[in-house]
Amino acid sequence: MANTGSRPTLSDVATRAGVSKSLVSLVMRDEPGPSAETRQRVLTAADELGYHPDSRARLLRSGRSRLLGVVFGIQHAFHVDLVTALYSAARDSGYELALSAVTPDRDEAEATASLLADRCEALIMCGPVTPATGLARLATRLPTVVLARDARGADVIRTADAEGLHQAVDHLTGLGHRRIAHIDGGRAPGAAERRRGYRDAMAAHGLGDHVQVVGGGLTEEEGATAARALVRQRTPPTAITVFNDRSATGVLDVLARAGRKVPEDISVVGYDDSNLARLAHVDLTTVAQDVTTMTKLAVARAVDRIDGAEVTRRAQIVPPHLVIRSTTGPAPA
Amino acid sequence: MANTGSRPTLSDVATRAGVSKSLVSLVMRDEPGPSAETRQRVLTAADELGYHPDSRARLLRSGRSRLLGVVFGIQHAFHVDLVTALYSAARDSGYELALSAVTPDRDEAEATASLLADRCEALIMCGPVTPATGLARLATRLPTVVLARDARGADVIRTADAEGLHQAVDHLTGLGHRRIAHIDGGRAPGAAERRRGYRDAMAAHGLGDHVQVVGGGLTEEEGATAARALVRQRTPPTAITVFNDRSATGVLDVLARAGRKVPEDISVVGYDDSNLARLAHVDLTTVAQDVTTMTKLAVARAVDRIDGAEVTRRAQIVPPHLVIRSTTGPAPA
DNA sequence: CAGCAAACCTGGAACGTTCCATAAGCGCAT
DNA sequence: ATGCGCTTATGGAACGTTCCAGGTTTGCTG
Repeated sequence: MANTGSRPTLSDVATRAGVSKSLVSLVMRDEPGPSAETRQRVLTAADELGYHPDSRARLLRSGRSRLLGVVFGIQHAFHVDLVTALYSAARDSGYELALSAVTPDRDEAEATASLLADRCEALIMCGPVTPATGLARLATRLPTVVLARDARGADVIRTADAEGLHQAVDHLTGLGHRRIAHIDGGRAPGAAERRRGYRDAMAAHGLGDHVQVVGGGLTEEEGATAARALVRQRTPPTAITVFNDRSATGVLDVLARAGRKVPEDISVVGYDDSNLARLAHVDLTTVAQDVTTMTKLAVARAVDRIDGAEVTRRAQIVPPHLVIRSTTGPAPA
Repeated sequence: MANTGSRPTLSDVATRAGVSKSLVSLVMRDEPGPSAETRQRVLTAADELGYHPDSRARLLRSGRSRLLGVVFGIQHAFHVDLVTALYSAARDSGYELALSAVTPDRDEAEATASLLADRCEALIMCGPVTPATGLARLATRLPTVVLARDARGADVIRTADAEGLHQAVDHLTGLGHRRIAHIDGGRAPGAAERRRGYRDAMAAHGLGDHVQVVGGGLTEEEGATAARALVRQRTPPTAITVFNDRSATGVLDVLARAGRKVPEDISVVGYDDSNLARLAHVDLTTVAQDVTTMTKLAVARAVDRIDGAEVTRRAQIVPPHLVIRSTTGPAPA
């Protein structure tokens, strides 16, 4: 039973403390049973041996891992914010996170597969690109929560994106803007609803005639391209709402190079309130998604599913709020 | 033996295919032995049951996980680049990555501890803040590679930081600059050597009298504070080298607000060539660390240690190279 | 046709935990 | 004394794999 060479096990601690494996196990897990005195003896024995429980064996036996798998785009500023908040939310619920990143040469399928093998108890997908049917299939294998995007037939936690654009447009009209354009996110998650929100808000302000949607995307480059098109127009807009912060920085760059002062000549509103927007150098007015609430809900939903709880509303929609920084100002006269 | 309810196991597949557990195990691992026909039969049985091997049980038995633990700062643009490259490097060596992020409310110790429990075979620490002694202690438990920083007594893969600042200063003097200041990284990993590189390079160019080091840090805010101090000087520098890209964006912001044109009035050089520097809106001249090489070396070293190979030089130092973008230009007349 | 290797397959013992049923010790009321 | 209940401790069976030491076939050689 004595272990030569490699790491110490429960039995090593047990023999050293002169008790049984089971007793050590109880102490390690802080379960009631062992007396204070024995507990102490076991603890010091474990310490002297440098014992650390083997989580794999532990979970193999217990059938539980208390592990939530998270798929996220590591290059994606907003996902980084989500993961940061997920760590706190998970901790509060007594779970750990297993991260699996999507990178330029590691796609979502690969990231997901590696988590499946790890026996996570549930999956949280940050703004996945996998189609809804694929996500639904996944959900049959494992509780799956889709975060920050919509997907029929899945558990969804997302922002009321249309509402976000309403707030942006309200803010801009309040500043006197009328020619407000929208650079959209193409087929990216959330793009359709943000576009719709923009249109509705414009209509609500009686600015239906000024609606202008320009094809964009989620990268700086795509934002920049769209911005160049807008700048070249005969009567360019005095304000632009952009699909996300990243794309918005591309827009800001084009405006600066074209000699348009922000916000004096033109106002810009981003989306996400990612780290990017908060950079002093960018200081972007943006629609903030409520990351704290969203991640709490996501973890709660995952845990509910794990526990087999009843789930009534599959989609939970969190209101956004506008964060006003320095890229929006009164419409030029 | 038949499994009710939860996920199928080896034995389930075995009974369905009418063979033994062991045989199925061989097929699953693609080991030689089973005939082509049986192999096929097992494979379809597994497929029909939706069988997926349990990696925990697998590694509990085999003692190996083929898992490299990675500790990194998720908010840290440069670490994100490292992780992205690490995924490729690990894949090439037949290993998987287990990520553990450091966030504002999850410190390095916590991130490290969670990996230890996971029985990774080695640890890769991206620019850790843990003191060298702590890292050395860690290394006694588990092969540990320190990436992108120096640490006595540990396996280290890092950039020749002094050399990087030499290149930056060479570039600037070549453009006619003489009053070149350095905003440093305080006690951050690498800061001391970059500072030294700057001093040496200035001296080598006979500019010892113009040496000016301003206390900074690794965030935008710290860069901004330092820049404000520089701008207020009677004869401000015509060029600034900054500890990292993130801090440099803070510097750029202050300069812009102070009405100093970059690079016409003043040049700025960052460090890391992180995503940040490449943003169209920033387009920062910067010292690029060779992420691909560094991560390859880090994985190779980790694998060597795991295999118990002889290690001769514990520190491996990778040369950086300057990436010239739009924040540097000729010294003003 | 015995003998033997090669090719294919199997049973059961690990791996380090947790879980369960049960035992030992002790105080106290009957 | 006996029985009861409480607290504390124990042994051994899982969990789903891999590994090892065989066991059957089969076909070929001498």
